[in-house]
Amino acid sequence: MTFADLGLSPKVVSAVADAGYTQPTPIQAGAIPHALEGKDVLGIAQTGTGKTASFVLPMLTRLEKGRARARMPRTLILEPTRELAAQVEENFVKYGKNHKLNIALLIGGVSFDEQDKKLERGADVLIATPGRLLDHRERGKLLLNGVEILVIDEADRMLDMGFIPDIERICEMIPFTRQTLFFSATMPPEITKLTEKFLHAPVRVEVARAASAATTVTQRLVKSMSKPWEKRDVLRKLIKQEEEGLKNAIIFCNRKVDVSELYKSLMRHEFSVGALHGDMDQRARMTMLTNFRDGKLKLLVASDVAARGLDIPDVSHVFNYDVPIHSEDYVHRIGRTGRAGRLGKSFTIATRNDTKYIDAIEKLIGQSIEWHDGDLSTVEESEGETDAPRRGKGAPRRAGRKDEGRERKPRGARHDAGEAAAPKAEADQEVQAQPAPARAAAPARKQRDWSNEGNRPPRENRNYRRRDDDDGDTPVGFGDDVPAFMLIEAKV
DNA sequence: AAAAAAG
Repeated sequence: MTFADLGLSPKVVSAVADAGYTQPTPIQAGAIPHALEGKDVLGIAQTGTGKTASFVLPMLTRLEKGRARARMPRTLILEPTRELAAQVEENFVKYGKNHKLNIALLIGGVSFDEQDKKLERGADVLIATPGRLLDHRERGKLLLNGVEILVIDEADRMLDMGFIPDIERICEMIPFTRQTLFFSATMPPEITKLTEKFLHAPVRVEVARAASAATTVTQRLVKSMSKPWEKRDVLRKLIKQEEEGLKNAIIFCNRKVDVSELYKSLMRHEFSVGALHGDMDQRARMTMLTNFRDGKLKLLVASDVAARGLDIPDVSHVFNYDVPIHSEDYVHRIGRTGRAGRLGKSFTIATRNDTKYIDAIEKLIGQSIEWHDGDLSTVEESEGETDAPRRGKGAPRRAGRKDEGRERKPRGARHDAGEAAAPKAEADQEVQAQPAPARAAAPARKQRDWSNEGNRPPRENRNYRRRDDDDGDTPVGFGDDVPAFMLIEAKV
């Protein structure tokens, strides 16, 4: 079976060959012929099965006839996260290199101007996250009644993220004469309902999970005491111990603040490290991801934004700095390594507070995970409230952090207070605490935007404990060698 | 209990 056998056009077949692919994957072989015939497709497949190409390739073939009109895109692809949307765009560029297609990427966190221009010029392919798409439509810059092909990707994840009402709205804006290609890794009842409502006589293509993670990924649990600096210490030792086979690694944290804290800590310890979470500005997100993919960063500390779908080939290690609370997330996280039949290693740092989550994970994967170096029974907790609520009576509370009631704030106020501003300010102090060489080599800081710092407590009133007080020996400076990724204005 | 997505 070749790509030409599937009925794809010569232009597409040649681009695929140039990309080095010869054999369609099962999802591609199953979906492409039907997609080319104009049928609705319900694809049940995980990422890493070649799912993206299974809609990109037939779409390219079908787009060869016809032309886009201003503000009326011909096709629309919905993705749950910005990075995934950008990744799909890359696929269209790669496989569409023999076509002259206008591609527009509509995602949040970047300016409207360029997106408006692309819409105005007429987009053959529109790739979007739901929020920004609806925003453009409300501004009258976008008409969806010319859409011939609609792709809904990662539907179950959209469900998790509460996007289903948006998806329904969008589906209702598009003529029912369209073709719909619908992909989901799992089929919970809500998703089934959605397919019944919006797909017409779909061809169902289901492929088994790519070789289950269990067979290609070595999984280990690593005991730790529960204080952050203790966990960081465990992690650093683990990284150093694994150094030999460690080509690159993703380190997952459960929370964004922890991503940012761990990132800064690893920076101070001179690891080659980047960070990725949803509160970072979009440029920093992209840069971090690109640098990690290109091997300029060895470690990437990330929230679950990176757990699914991102195509980062050949990650040698996954570290779970936190045990994921949802056991499915564990499977997604460790699935970032051991891809395409390669071997991967995963280490999950576990504290006494995590036992019930570990039990749930072991139940889900149907096997128990080996301890790397003895189990938790040997762990003594340092004095303090490890099992107590995070902020019990005596527990000192840090000013200006962890603003409770964040959820209740109007959305617009979200970025103003708390997490973005406070850690940044704290980071500044640390930078200043560093010796001259590193600063001398750094470029002048761009003028800082103080407009959203109104809610920040005055500098002199803050009494944070320096995070590093117990963080092991703190290295100093970078010398003259400032890595390229540091030169970006990353608000991590 | 947390993440993501609109500004």
